[in-house]
Amino acid sequence: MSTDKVRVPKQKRSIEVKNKIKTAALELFSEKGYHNTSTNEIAKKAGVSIGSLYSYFVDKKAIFIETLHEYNQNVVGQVSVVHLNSETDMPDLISNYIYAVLEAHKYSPEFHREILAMTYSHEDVREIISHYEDRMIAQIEELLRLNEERTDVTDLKSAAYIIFKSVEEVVHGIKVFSRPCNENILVSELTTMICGYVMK
Amino acid sequence: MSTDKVRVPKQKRSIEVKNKIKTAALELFSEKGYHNTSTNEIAKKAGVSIGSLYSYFVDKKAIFIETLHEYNQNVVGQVSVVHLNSETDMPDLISNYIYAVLEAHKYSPEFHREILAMTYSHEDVREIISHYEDRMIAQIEELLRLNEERTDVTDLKSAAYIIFKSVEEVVHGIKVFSRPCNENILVSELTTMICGYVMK
DNA sequence: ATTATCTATAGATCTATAGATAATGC
DNA sequence: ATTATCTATAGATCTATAGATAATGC
Repeated sequence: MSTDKVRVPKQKRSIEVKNKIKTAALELFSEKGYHNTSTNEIAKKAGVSIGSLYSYFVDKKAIFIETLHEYNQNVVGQVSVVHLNSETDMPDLISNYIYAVLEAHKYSPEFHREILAMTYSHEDVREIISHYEDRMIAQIEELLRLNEERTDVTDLKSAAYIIFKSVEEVVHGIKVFSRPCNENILVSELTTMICGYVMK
Repeated sequence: MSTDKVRVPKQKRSIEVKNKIKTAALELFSEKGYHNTSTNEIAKKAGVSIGSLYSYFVDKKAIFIETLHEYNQNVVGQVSVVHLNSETDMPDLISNYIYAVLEAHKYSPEFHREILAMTYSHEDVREIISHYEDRMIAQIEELLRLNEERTDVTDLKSAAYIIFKSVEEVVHGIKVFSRPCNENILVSELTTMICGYVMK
């Protein structure tokens, strides 16, 4: 009889199988995109049967979501602002933050591109991403609050939002699409703009 | 015998048919997304047979591309910076620009969302969008050049790029996803940030 | 005669399941 | 006994074409 539910791998062997599926999926989604990758292809690349694949994931979407969560935790989740010493002066804090975001986009710009595509087309993916964004924005807001006496900004929440979005989009332009541009100049101009905005 | 090429509609009747297809496509792509819309569905919604559809468009992608071009020309193409009187002072120019971008996103936020999704997943769409973006960025650069004696910025191209991207992304946050936020505050903060950056 | 439209369907996917077979570990 | 894996395929799409039929306008 076949199982009618998704299984949680218990033995060492099956845990590896599930991981192989996720690795293969990440590579294929990055290379060909979600919609041009079939579940059979993922199974093949992982060296696993299609039956095994469907015993660990309800459907194709679930594979993407799990892969996304892992990617977020390992890569994007590493970017943090608040751990930076608040003694550091603002320009350094800002430029450190921008470099951290740039760094996070180096691991797999291709998968990042696919995440963005999915963010715009699938509501459930959008919700997951929003959640991560909100956390980042809250951290930036916190940073502004810690430096309240050094800043002019009144609406910290809006300011944090604008800073986050500006950095995000400029970095995407540089890393996700490899625009012909001077990365260093863009980063320094972006830093200038944001510093000018937040500092007295 | 069937035609083995795409036809250009010549009679009034057929021109209308082609337009009906594009209208139906825009609505369905907006509502359900490109990948969840079938060509049969588009034909059905347009009140036209699938055979007619394929006599005016090589494939599904071509329908999207044509719809996109028309949308760009009618909506996004209307946003212009340089026609603004260069006597106007910078803050007004900037805030007018932001409001123009906001206005452009009012027509069909849903189709705009789908364009973004396609931009990230389809290279040919990305090229079309890049072209429009480059024109916008060039206009902003031109605006900065006209006000060169009033600005501190040295690398006008990078500055224009950063300004464009910041505005774009903040507006997307407001219009494309309807984030719970105060539009007016965000716009005014964004204006403040950009003005502070470009002005002495 | 030319242009336009329609119906019916071939052919190529692709997802997800059923059910048989094999490995693991107590 | 339980957990894991495999093969084979049903069933549901969906794109795009062939070829027949109908409308248009000179």
